[in-house]
Amino acid sequence: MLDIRLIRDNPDQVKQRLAGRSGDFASLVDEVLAIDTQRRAAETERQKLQSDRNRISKEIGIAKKNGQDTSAIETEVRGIGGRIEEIGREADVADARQRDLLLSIPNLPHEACPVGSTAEENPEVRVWGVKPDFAFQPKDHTVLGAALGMLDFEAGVKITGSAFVVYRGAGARLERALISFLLDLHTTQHGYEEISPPLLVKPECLEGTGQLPKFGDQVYHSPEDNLYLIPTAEVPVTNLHRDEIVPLEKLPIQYAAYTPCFRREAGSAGLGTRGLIRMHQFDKVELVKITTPETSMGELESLTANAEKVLQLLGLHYRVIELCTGDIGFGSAKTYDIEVWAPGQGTYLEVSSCSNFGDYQARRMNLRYKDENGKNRIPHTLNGSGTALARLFVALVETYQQADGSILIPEAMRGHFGSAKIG
RNA sequence: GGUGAGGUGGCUGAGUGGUCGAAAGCACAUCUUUGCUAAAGAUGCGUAGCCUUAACAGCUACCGAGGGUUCGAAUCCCUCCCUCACCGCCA
Repeated sequence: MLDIRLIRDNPDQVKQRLAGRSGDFASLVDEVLAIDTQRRAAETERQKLQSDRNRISKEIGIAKKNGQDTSAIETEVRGIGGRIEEIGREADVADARQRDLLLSIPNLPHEACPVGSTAEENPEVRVWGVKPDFAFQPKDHTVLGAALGMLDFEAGVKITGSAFVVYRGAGARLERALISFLLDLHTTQHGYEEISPPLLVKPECLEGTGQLPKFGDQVYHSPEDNLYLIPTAEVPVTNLHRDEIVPLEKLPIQYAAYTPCFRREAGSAGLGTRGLIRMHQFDKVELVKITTPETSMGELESLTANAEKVLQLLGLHYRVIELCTGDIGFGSAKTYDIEVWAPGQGTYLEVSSCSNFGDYQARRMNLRYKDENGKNRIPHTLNGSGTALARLFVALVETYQQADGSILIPEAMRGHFGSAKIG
């Protein structure tokens, strides 16, 4: 969430920065300012009354010790108690309301974030490799997957429902090999610590990373336990340090985590998409960093490069785009998307979204660090997929398909997969 | 799931209704002194909010969480959560 002091001191600047986003947040800013004034007035009044009560109660104690009668003074202070309760309730209501409002205001896009209103205005940052040439008509991964007994969409529907899939045989093995390839790369080459977190989290975790309260309809929820299935490993992993003060020496913190991800995709237009492109459950290796504010933009570049390395090693053609202010995520200040080429689809697929959240998430989850002067400061959090699995699977299978319907396994993966070819 | 014990500042640990935000020790920081792989002493050392500010200071809240009793709660009462131990169940 945004710092209330920033909003209080520079309301116009805040509104202007938010104006680049889709949606109107100026009125929310005004509302927060109004409630902030109310809240502080009530708070000040409450504290003054409490101070009075403390002072008088102390006097009563002393008087009683001296054997004096205190009934008159007790009656007086009883009245103060009533008023404290009344004004205190007002202050608490205003405080809760202010927090709610702050939680529903998105992050300010960074100055460096390109201005634009829709995805069409996202600038292309760089391109790696070229679209592969085929001497035949490349097939779709669903066709290849069915022919080779790797993907069973009917079984997914049978046991759970649409947009769930069963991987089997070489498909299951390839998925598993990809996961360990990604984890090994990031932990041994890029300096990330491997994390295997719980897949169910408390609501405060989702609030910390920004999914709640606004996007509650997108996550699976178990009401009996009040636990949520994670939509991304970003949630449990970033929240490892919720309510903590991290020592400076530990920064930057770098975590890599493989988890399945669960998304309801409520109201999503893409749910009808064929194959693995948009599932309710998919695997992902997520990269998370916690850094000082001074270094976070540099860390975003290295995090993105770490994710790109995956595609380079696998020899998959991709491009990197930067999201404009109108397309950027709720909590993000700056975001790169990595899109891999899928020949069978004839389109680029988003396999990674690398974002710098600035202090937005850290403030929500009360995460701080001690700087060199021993002062508590708010760090920056970043995350990016390194990478999303189902779509990486698609790109790999479609790119390396052969005329006879078999699939070659790229050199870098063979050790993990155990053979050079499927089919 | 059952029974028992317990949750106090970075750590250990006192504190059962009134100058307790909390003794003492450890750790840490600065300074002083003696000196040399250290010792002694002094001072400081939690978090958040409010009010002010050039800065200091001041005030309020926080002793697992939330309620209650009281003029006044770390301390009494209720509910919940968590930790540990043992038992039960179990991949």
